[in-house]
Amino acid sequence: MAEKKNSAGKDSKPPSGLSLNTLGYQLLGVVSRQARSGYDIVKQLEYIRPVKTSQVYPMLARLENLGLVDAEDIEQTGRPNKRIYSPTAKGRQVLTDWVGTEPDLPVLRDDFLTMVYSGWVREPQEVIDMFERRIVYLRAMISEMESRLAELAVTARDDLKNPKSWLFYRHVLLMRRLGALQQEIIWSRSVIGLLHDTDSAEKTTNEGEIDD
Amino acid sequence: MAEKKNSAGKDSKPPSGLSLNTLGYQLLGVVSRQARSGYDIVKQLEYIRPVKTSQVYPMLARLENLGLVDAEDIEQTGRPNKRIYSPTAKGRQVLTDWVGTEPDLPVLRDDFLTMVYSGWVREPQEVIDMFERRIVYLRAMISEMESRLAELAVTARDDLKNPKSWLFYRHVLLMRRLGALQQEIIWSRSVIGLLHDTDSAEKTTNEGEIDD
DNA sequence: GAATCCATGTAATTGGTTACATGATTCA
DNA sequence: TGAATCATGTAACCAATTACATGGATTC
Repeated sequence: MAEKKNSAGKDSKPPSGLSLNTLGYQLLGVVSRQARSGYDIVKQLEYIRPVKTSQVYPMLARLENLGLVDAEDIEQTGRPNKRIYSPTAKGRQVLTDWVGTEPDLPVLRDDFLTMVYSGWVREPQEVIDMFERRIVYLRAMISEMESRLAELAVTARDDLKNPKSWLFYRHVLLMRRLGALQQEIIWSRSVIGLLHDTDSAEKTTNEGEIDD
Repeated sequence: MAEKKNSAGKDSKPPSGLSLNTLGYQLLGVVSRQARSGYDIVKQLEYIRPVKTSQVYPMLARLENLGLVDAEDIEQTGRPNKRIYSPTAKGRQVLTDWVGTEPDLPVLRDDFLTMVYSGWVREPQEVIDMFERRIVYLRAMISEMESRLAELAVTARDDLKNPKSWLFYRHVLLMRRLGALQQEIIWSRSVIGLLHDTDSAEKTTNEGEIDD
């Protein structure tokens, strides 16, 4: 049947037998930045890779079994005990080996775009409304990114110029998301423009001339 | 436990009992543009929403069961017979009702960004190399988008200004992907710039002065 | 003569979401 | 008084990928 393979046709399988999925490497990345509990990891990933506890806890257990992370049990009174995970030397090595390998093709799942795909079934004015609402959402995301960037700038001023600090990459990734959001607003406005043009053009035609 | 709900907190469930997933609406959208076989649908979606035959055929069967699409069997000699799907009136209505509803939050899965997240475990120069390779990939995608846009411009010149034509939205979506790719190249270059700056700054410090 | 195209499907597995279970503490 | 926070997990389900099965026609 020969369905197309991902990752640009190269076989870029890791040479060692152990092969984590992306979530595994992501979790390894989070606890390598800073030791955290499963609960904290979920909160931490909320913006960059939303993930459910029901997926995180089993994966942390698997990483522990593979000897890639260690867990320290913390007894607490008044609230549940917790397990703080940190990477082992092996875990740090596995992560380092993975970073820089050929990544799979990125996948974007966006219902809004799927709706735009079928936008022609709706009236142009209704699609304009869709895009207007989208811009409201995008603007909200932008101001969120901006406040997170502003916060970074005061709490980590010096680290932002040091690419051996993970804060450097936090900054870099926030910049990327901001840029993507701004780009999407520009695009949305251009689509609204196109829809207005053709809309009024049609109206003028229908009012001023007789065609058909 | 109260995990956060998607789609901005509104309950935007369709009023009718029938509720398709995104793939269902996507397939409905494809066959509404033009009647197609499952095989053709998979080819068609290759760029905008990569999908496997093993997922498409069962979903088409489900849509047929729900009375949202009709299938016409075409006998062929020398190659397998095929089933051409087209939307029913009900299917067209369901699609129209869906377009414009509040979409779920978009999700981007990109291993490259997950690697960048942990870029600090590598040497800055190695990360620069990662980004250089990324730019090569992005440029290839850009020229693909550009040639598809150029093709559209000649084959569908008039439809591109008519928002009641699905070709209008094909054009609009291609523009979006092009913009996103260009934006990502700009970002990549800026990151490379930051990495070079701090790289040489460190080197100068180590060569010219004695610290530590 | 090997790979790709056409064409439709099923089975097994992995990835991810929803729902459930528990329970003290803190905030509106 | 009701909701949210902290905290860890399991069970059931839905979504998606990988692998399997079949086979003539066409292209390299």
